[in-house]
Amino acid sequence: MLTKNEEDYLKALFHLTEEMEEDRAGVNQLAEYLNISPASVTAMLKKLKTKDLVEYERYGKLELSSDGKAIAVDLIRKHRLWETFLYKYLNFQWDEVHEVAEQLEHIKSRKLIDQLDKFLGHPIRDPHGDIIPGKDGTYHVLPKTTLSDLSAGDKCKLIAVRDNSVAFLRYVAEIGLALSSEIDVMDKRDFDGSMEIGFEGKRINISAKFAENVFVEVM
Amino acid sequence: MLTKNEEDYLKALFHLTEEMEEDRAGVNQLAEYLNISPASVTAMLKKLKTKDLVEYERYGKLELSSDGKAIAVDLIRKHRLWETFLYKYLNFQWDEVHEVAEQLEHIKSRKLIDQLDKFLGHPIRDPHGDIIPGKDGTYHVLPKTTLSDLSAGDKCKLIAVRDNSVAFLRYVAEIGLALSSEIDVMDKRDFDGSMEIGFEGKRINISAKFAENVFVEVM
DNA sequence: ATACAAAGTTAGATACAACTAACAAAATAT
DNA sequence: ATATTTTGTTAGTTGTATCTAACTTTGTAT
Repeated sequence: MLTKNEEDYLKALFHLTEEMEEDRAGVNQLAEYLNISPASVTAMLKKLKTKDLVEYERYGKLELSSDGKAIAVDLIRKHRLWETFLYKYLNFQWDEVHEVAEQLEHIKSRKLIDQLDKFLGHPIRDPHGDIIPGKDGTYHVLPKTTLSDLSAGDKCKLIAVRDNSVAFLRYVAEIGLALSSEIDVMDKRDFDGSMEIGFEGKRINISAKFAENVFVEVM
Repeated sequence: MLTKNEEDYLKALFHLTEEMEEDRAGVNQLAEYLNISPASVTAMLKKLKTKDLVEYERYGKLELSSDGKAIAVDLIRKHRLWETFLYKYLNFQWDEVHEVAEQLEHIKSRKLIDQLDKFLGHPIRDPHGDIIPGKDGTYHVLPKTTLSDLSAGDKCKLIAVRDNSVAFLRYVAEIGLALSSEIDVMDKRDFDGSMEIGFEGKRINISAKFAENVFVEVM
């Protein structure tokens, strides 16, 4: 049975190898992502290798084994199911679910998560719009279109957010945006990528960085 | 913020000092209860003392401080609320809830437990019949009558069980007993304390040890 | 009242997961 | 193709939680 720690490494590595556009999975990236020194990462990688959870050679590439990948996907499944529970049944806000789900995802009980899934009615997406992996390990990445890919005149619908930090999510909610919001791109400035968007009669300005963290479906 | 470990020590100490009939709270008892060496217990007690969670002097008495007590009661509250959730909403059996609740009780989120309590409708008792401590730290011990206190001819109702181990709970369920079962004491043998009891038309023999682990309300 | 047993403590070792500092390998740039 | 920068590793230390073995204190029994 894996420790919370080992699980966190696998999840981080999955995030860096499978979920990011370009493959930014090196010892340093992992270290930065986990807020840990590169030396500690090297030590843990050796340990995970003996358990056949990562593929790793000294100074070499860094990847999850298929076992490691399966565990990471399962953690993401648990995380997103718990987020859904907190949001739908325990009155948690969008920006509050992540932190608690980080703890709940490490609870060890097959029955618990199967029954939770059933209780929730086998949901497809979590409160941030991300797809919940299936019991069989099926993992779907979201379509990669972000608001920043669009141009003036385009129309779209908010389907998920990339960044799950409290700061970002609170800002999104404060502006008045939520899952399924319909957005018109009114203007886009080439020099800094900032945009003016309209929704529900409002018109606001957003930075390029903000636009890059909002996943949309073009309409 | 306390670690899972520190919390487990506080809960164990609470169990040994507050919940047991006679005060069996020494370093050795704690060690046995937690399945660790007395030496490790001594080390942890020193640490807990610096945090003002226990009252403890070298070779001296062993007690929780009021802070320590409050934390222990809060853990019991969390434990029993989670047990109730698992039992009522996630189709867990009587004997399955304890193990998972042992993990869930360590999740850190005030809001989580308050909302869970609300979701469950502020339950009074958990699936084993134990009283769930209040948000304000109110802790009620169960009335101490056990089946073994009764004599032939007495009638009673099962209100809780003392032992929460899988082995015991499964045995209770197998026999056909459950919370609120009405029991007639048919016979009691003085030489070994074993009893013959009747309920729902059945008649079975139970050992003194079994009888000591069943809390009842005389009717 | 002393000796013995029980209970509790200390000292020293191990495992884990982190750190810093120094070093080595690989990648890049001139 | 060599120097420089970036990336990754090793060695040695720290803190936590555990252990065993040896020792000390307290309690009990004769």
